[in-house]
Amino acid sequence: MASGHRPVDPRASFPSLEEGVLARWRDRDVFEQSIERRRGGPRWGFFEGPPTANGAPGVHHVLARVFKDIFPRYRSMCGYHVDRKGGWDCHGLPVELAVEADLGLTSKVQIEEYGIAEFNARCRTKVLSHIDDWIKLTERIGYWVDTDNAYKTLDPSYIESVWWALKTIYEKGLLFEKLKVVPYCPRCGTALSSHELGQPGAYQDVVDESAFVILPSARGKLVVWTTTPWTLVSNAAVAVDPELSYVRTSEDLIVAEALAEKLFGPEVEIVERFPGSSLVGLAYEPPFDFIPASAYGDKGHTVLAADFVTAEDGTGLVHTAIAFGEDDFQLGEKNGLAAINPVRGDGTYDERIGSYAGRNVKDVDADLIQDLRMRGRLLKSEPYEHSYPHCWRCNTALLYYAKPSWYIATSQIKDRLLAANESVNWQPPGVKHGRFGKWLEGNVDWALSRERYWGTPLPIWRCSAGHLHVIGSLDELRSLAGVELDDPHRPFVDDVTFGCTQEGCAAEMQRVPEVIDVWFDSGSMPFAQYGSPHAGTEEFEAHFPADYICEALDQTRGWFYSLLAVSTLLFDRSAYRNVVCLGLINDENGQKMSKSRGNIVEPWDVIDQFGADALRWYFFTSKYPWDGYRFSMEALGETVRQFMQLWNTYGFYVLYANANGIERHSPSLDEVQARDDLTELDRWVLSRLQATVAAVRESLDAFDATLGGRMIAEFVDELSNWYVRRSRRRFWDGDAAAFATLHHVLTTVAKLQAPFTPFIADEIYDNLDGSEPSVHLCDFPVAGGRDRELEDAMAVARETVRLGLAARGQAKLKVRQPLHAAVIVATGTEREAIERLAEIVRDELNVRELRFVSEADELGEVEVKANYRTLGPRFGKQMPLAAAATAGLDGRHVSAAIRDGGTIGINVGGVDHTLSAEDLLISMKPLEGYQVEREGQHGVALELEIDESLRVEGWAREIVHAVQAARRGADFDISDRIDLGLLGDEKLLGAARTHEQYIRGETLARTISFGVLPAEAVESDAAIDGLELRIAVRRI
RNA sequence: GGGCGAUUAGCUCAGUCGGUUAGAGCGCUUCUCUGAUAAGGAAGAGGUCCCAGGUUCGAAUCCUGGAUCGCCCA
Repeated sequence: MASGHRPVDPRASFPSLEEGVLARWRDRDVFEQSIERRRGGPRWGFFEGPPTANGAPGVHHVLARVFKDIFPRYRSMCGYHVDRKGGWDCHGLPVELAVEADLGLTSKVQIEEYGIAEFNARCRTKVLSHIDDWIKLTERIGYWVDTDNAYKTLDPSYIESVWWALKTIYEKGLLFEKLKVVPYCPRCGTALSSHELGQPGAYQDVVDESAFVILPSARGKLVVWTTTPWTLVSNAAVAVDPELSYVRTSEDLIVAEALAEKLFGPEVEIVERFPGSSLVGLAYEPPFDFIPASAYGDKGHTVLAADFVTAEDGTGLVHTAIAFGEDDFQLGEKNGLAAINPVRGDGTYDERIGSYAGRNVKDVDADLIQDLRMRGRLLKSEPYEHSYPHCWRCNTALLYYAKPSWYIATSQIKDRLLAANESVNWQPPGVKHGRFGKWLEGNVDWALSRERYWGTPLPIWRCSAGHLHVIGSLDELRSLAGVELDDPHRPFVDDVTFGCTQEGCAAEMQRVPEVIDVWFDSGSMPFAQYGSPHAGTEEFEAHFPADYICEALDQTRGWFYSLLAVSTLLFDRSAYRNVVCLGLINDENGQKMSKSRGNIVEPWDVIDQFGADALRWYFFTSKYPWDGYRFSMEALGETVRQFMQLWNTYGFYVLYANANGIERHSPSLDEVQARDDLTELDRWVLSRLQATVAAVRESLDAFDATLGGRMIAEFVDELSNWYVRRSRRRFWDGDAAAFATLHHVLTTVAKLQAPFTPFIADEIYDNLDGSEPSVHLCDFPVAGGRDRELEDAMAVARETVRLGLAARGQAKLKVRQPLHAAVIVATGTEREAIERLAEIVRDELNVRELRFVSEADELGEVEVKANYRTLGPRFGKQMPLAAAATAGLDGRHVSAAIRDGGTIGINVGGVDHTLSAEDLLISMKPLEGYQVEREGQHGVALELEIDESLRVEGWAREIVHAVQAARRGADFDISDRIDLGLLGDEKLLGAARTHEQYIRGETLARTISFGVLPAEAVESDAAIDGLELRIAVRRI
């Protein structure tokens, strides 16, 4: 037993089995070994996109993490050296918000009163508050990643690398400050990030008073429309679409032609019609004269051409206030207009707005409209309902507002970004030139700075004269300021000052207050994770660029972009070669999982019930991951059933291998193939295995886990439901070739399965072979030669069996009842195939003989149909006529003519056409009164006559069946020998006498007594064809 | 408001270049097989291929418009 296999529990609990495997991995250092042993092999690089550990991991994190696991695991088995350094994203607004909530703070002022040092200290704790959960789950789902040496974006060495990157970008002239229009909360005194705008409740439907304003000009009165009257005080220009047609009405009002009727009614009188381009350059009188045209520049208070103007709503002429809208701002930049912002940080007008100064801009809308009306400058005003963003914290309506911000000029390297993207293999491929490519095409400069606290401080120092110095390392800061910073975060770094580095400038340099966008942190991870270039540069260079990264699809504008942008800025190449995008996980109704819906599935619940492998297998094989999932516990249940097939096949092998003293060492393919006692079935399953190995390799090489997994599942089904089922007797009999074959096949399947379901694969491997400490230290199987002819032959045989069983079903004849013959339509290679495998076909169909006919028409009538695929293009509109003419042909005649290599003539619309074999589809027609099952040109007919000999043999098989049931009922072991007694109908006893040898062999009966039942036996009753039988079995 | 994706049997999904009667698995009904199996085999029920137009001899497939859901952006 020492060399045998551990018994396999057919109802094993996978979760507890997995815990056992995890313990074994720990004991045997398997993860470390899987890297160590491949040292010196070719490198295969993987980058971990850092998750934030300030919340508990959800099932969507499991999705990402198992996909991050499978390909590195596979590559390791293929001999690559695959380091997997973990990482944590530590900075950013979500952490700050969580801490604010904990502390009950609601504004930046309060944070500063509370103290930045203490606030950031709390962020530091908070951001890693769930790191233990993460590490535990990561290990439990079998994601092999080095969390002991994980990088953290808050580490000084990491921040230093980021500083280096920014200094490098600055030295390339790509880092600068400019105004940017941001959504701004005047109450909180801060801009909101897009993330905050995405908070639930941010966008609300509100009703604002909209105004149609008259702006007199030399060409007539321009009419503009606005839903934010408070911006009219800083109107700088009017935008038109130069391509659009505009009109002047009898009232001298100028609007877009398409909107004239909507605005003025159907009886509007048009006196002039002209393109928008003819208005460009026209000067007009502004709605208010607080700010003179000259203040904006040469083009102040003139009409400008713009591409964002539409004739959908409004007037087709757009009021433009440079500082208060993204479109406005860009138009102003293009035309050299100054972004004058007369609104203070608290949301009130400054002194430039005369009598309105000091008042909150949103409160002034009505007064401004009244002002215009009094001066005859208002055409009309009306309520307008629209979706408008609000501060998610205090519910104040946000203002779009120009503020200074630091940028990276990524738009200047757009061509390089696009070139870098060309080198990337995307999965699914459409993302490359779709979502991601288009995003790159429309690249705008990277808004880098954030007016926040918990982040990598922007390493820019500035003096009162405006000179800049960008710090690239802590050493540099020390040498300039003489200060040793243990923690480069705010507020400590804020206090560091030094004399201006500009020659001749005596002013002191102070750091600008902003921190940087966390996405720049994560985009810097290729070098920052090793602290390069200040340390670990060799490591960085060895791993760059990554061969593989994987994240959810929402990272196209997140990490996928930041990685590409940072590496292109610094190294002019992509940081990754292959990328797999993952979709979202919805609940069973296709609804997004959310706390408020209460439909969140907790990963631990799934793992405790079904196991990590089940969850992994579900993610890999149920769908293509980028299509998203409809996740439910029920769906997992189905997945487990697939597992059972492999597990039971494995259990079957172990049961009989142990009964036959098979040793644990699994034979290699060469060893198995060298045997001279292999059957056709053995050779078939080995050939199918090679096909599967090749297909799985091909799929995994192409980052397609879904297809690879499905190929394995398909093979396991063939293995269980054909190879094993057809071979059971050989295993009972201890057939060495069968054991060697199945032993090898199962061990190989375990290796194939290893990257997908690492636990069950390792359990199977360990018990079947175990010559390595783990399946994950084995080499991934390499496909050997296939026997295509045999595979094809088996496919034909199985098809024949399928048709034969269908015929039996139609005839309502049990398979246990032997029949004389099956008549099979087959010729050429098909016939040879069936003859080669006749034993199997005969046994499956339980017939004594196979007979062949060459043509379908020998079994019944045939029907001829047109092949639309070939004839469609030829006949075009006449196709229906051609199809009718073809259907009218005599099947028997046509099939005979085609068989002799001839052609068929038809007449369509008075013209003769010649049809060849490929133009015709010949199939068999159902025939009354025969048991023929056909499909296309194949068919199997059964000879239904049952004579005495067949009847008796059928009874004998029924008796065996009944005795087996009795054995099971008596709870005997499969190898127990018995004494058997039969009592009952003489006809059945006669059949049993005739086939006594057979019955004894099948039921392991030492003796059979007829008419007398042995003493101390377990008795049971059976009915066969309505005849009674009493069975007694006694274990010897 | 713009862009992208999805919509096929009760459920999960295939469906190639436009081609005959749209498939598979699960579930359901009936039958069958069974010294591994929660398994296997056969038959059956189950479809407005989201809707409406269009192109075509022929559309689940191509085009246009719309609906619903989701994602990204504004």
